[in-house]
Amino acid sequence: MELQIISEGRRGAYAKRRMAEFADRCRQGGLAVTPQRLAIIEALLAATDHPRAETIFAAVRKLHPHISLATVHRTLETLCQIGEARKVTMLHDSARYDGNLAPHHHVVCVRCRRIRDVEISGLERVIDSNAELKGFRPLGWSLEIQALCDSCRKEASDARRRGRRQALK
Amino acid sequence: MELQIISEGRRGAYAKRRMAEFADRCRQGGLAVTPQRLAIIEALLAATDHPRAETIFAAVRKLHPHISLATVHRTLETLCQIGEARKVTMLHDSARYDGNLAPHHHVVCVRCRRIRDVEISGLERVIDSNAELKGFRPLGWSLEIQALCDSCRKEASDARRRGRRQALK
DNA sequence: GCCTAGATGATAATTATTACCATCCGATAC
DNA sequence: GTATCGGATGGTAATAATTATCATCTAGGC
Ligand SMILES: [Mn+2]
Ligand SMILES: [Mn+2]
Ligand SMILES: [Zn+2]
Ligand SMILES: [Zn+2]
Repeated sequence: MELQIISEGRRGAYAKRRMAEFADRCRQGGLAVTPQRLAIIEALLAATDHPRAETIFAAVRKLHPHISLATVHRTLETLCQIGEARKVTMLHDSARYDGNLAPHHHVVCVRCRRIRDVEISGLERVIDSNAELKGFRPLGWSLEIQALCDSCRKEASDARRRGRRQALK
Repeated sequence: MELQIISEGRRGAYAKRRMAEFADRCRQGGLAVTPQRLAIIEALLAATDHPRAETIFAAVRKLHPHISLATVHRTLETLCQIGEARKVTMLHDSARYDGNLAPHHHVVCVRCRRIRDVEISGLERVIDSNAELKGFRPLGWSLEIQALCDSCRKEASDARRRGRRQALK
């Protein structure tokens, strides 16, 4: 198994393609195509550093000095919902502590943030501290598996059912 | 490669062993052994749910009604520093967005939070959506590699050098 | 062009975390 | 055991990130 940092080289072409599709994707998702949304997705696609909302805000502001920080927060969230962006981790709202020092991994429910330990036999070997990661010296690693826990899955499907009934009325 | 949720079964024995070593570990790290620290590490070792500071606070409060939430925050941070606890992810201070929808992984500098994309050929196969994860339905996954970036490594070693010189004066 | 649901900007509110500082107490030396 | 002192704690203020609220605006359908 080989491991390497993805170069920023071909990112321009990718961004261009994504921008071309973006307006349609919005309409498919039932969203209006606003100048703010265009500016925000453009800034996000131009960035390779996994920016925070504040960073996107600063970038977008140069062309749209009237944009509000709240709009940037809202829009980034919306983009994640329609699958045009993602978060690096969904565990960003509060620090979660772990007393288990043994190397292991985690499943995280995307809805209720429940976390359970996961063991993956063999994954320890995938990386070692000598791994080739230009510019970084690895110290540790852990896989985050995004998932839906059973109780959230149940709640979600119940809600969908209620929604449909509501819609039919 | 096999993948499964770690059972909570043997956690009791582990916790007991860690508690036995804890006082010595504190002294080794130059920390006083206070009732608050004992209560907090005990609560953390008893938990299997990767609690937030607030949750530990609630648990500890039952026996130490006078403990302060600030102490819990501080102590959990301290425990991480001496290696008696860890965070599930260190990217919890603000949401980091990613416009790259292709499945990939991340190196994160533990000091400056710089994030770069990483490709690991072959890791896609490790998990698939049918993976056996009792109670969870997997949706996606991504490896977080904790690391120290070159510029932080330089700064850190410079600081260490300055510190030593200072100490010699 | 007109209408309306949804989007935005400005700002207040909320939540998590850290800073501050007076007081306290665990560890060390006597 | 007692004195001493630097680090630890509690209470609270301050900060930072995010979300809520609401009046106003506008994209998209007619
Ligand atoms: Mn864990
Ligand atoms: Mn990425
Ligand atoms: Zn859940
Ligand atoms: Zn760094």
